[in-house]
Amino acid sequence: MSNETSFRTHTCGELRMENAGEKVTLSGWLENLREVGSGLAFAVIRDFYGTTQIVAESEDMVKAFKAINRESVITVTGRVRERASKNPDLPTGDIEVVPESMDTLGRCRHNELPFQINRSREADESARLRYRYLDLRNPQVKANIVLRSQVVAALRSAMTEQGFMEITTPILTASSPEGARDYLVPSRKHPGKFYALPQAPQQFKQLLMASGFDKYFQIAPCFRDEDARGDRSPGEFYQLDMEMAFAGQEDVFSVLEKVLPPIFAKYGKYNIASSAPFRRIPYLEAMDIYGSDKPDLRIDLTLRDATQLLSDCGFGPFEGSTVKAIPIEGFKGSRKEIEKILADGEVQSGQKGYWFRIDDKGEIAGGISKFVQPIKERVIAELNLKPDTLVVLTAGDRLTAQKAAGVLRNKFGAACPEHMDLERYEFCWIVDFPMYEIGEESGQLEFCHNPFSMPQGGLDILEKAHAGEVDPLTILAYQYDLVCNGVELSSGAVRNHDPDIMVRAFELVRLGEDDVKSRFPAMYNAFTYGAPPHAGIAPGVDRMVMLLSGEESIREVIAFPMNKNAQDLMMGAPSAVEQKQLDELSIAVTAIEEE
RNA sequence: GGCCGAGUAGUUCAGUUGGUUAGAACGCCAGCCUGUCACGCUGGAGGUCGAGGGUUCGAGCCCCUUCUCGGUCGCCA
Repeated sequence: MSNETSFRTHTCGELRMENAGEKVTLSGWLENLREVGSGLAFAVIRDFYGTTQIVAESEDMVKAFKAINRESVITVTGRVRERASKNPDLPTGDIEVVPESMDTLGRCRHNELPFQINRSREADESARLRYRYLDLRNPQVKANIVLRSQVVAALRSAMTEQGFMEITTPILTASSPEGARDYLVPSRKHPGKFYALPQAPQQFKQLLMASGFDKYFQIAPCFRDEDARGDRSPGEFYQLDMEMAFAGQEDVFSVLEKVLPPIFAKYGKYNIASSAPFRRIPYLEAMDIYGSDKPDLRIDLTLRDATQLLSDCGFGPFEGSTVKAIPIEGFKGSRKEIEKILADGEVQSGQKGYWFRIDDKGEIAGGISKFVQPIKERVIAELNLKPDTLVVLTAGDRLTAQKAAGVLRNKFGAACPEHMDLERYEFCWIVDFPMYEIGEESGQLEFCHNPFSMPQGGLDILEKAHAGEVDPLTILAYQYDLVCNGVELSSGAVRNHDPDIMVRAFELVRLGEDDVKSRFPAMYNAFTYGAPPHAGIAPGVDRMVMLLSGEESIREVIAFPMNKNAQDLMMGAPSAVEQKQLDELSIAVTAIEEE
């Protein structure tokens, strides 16, 4: 057995022709053993940095390698030699190591693994997560975690360069009445009371502003007890959380426009990223033109309003509805392919899509053409349709038609390479979100986003709304989203730092000073002692790495992810605890499901 | 919680109209092979077809229930 200082002289990715003749020691996992004769076998040893071929040339050495299971950790000492047959596909492919000795450092006790390491990405996801430490041995899987580390390091360095200071904020804090479901932690010293894990450091970073810190950031863990999605990890995720004092919307934009494009261009799967300034698209315009508040700008298709044109053309579903049309020039797909995409869209949006086509002679054909035919000239003129164009349509109330069309825009874009410039990162800011909306359940006026955003027009516009001179639904907020390639990376806002404006804003939704005080006591009190105007944003780190790696599932960019049901199959979390622990916490569990 | 899809060997999958002993590839085990590199060749082991119930002479396949996983909608200030 080697002593501690002699585990290796080189890594497994390091040796080249110029090392030929050197005596070296390598340590790593036995990835493969290829026997090509009774006295000749090739072993592949793998560590974090790469793989190197070991050649066993004696019957004893071949036997020694055959005796250990693959994926055992071994150490090999021997001489580097130029290969008789080189492998140009391997960085270490010019050389091999002729072992003089070989020892096992960590024996793999299993000759059958849950899945093959080099094909783990094809394996069942539950098995991958349960044996994540084996899954991560696959260099392709590991690469995403390496990328994540590099991106986080680059973000820290860029933020620091911009004058921001990283400050950590509490993980055990108070439950907040707004937003998502909290993760609660029972207090031992205060029976019946609970800490909550922060959904975001939102209040703390604003309190830092009130404390006189000028530019704050944090790679911040955030906890929300909401159901998962392909692009949303259950339970916990990380944000590049930032806030700046004496700053407004453009100051925040300017920081991220400096920080993000170089990192995306350097670490991304695609090396083209939009440069500053990113496009700013008002929310209402985004919904109108793209049918989404997170438009994928790589797709050049846009929505047209066809309500006037088609709502009374005789086609039932259009009657009395908003009708949105997306013309797609040069679409080559068959009727079957069109209807497949429309069906996919219906699964996602819950709304049917319809279509007709202008053929290359300028005649209307297919789908609902029967209804369009009588007003052909007007349709072609008003939608500005060229020959050889597919038109897909949606209908419903305004928002429904917009959203359904937005889904179809993405699906048809993905299906038409000529309408989607895939290999780039297209950023945009969605700005001017409404401050208020009519809640679907309550039917009453509610905050649209978070209640800490500054209304555009400040106290003045709120007073006018209270006086009935302004419709509250038309009040916009300094509230913005950062979007890249159809992915919402972040929400941010210019904060409302004025307690008076805060109270008036709350009063519009039938709440008052007492509610503000009781819901956000620290922040409200702090602001009464003098707070600077401030603004911030918090781009999601996991989603950023997803975009950069090109992965479809957020679990591919997290070292130890939970499954869709918020379980860590490897650690067995969540788990039952001992009665003694519950007693200490004054918790009575009334129903425990059997394991 | 709703909807959609999946569940068959260690892994990834195939399995016809319901019909003999449920197959393939990879992996594993054994043997052969002196330049392999997804090595090759020969042979072998390996299955409660997610679980429970039903229909049938007969169920991997049809029906019902249920569990698990994934996608999606709700949800995510």
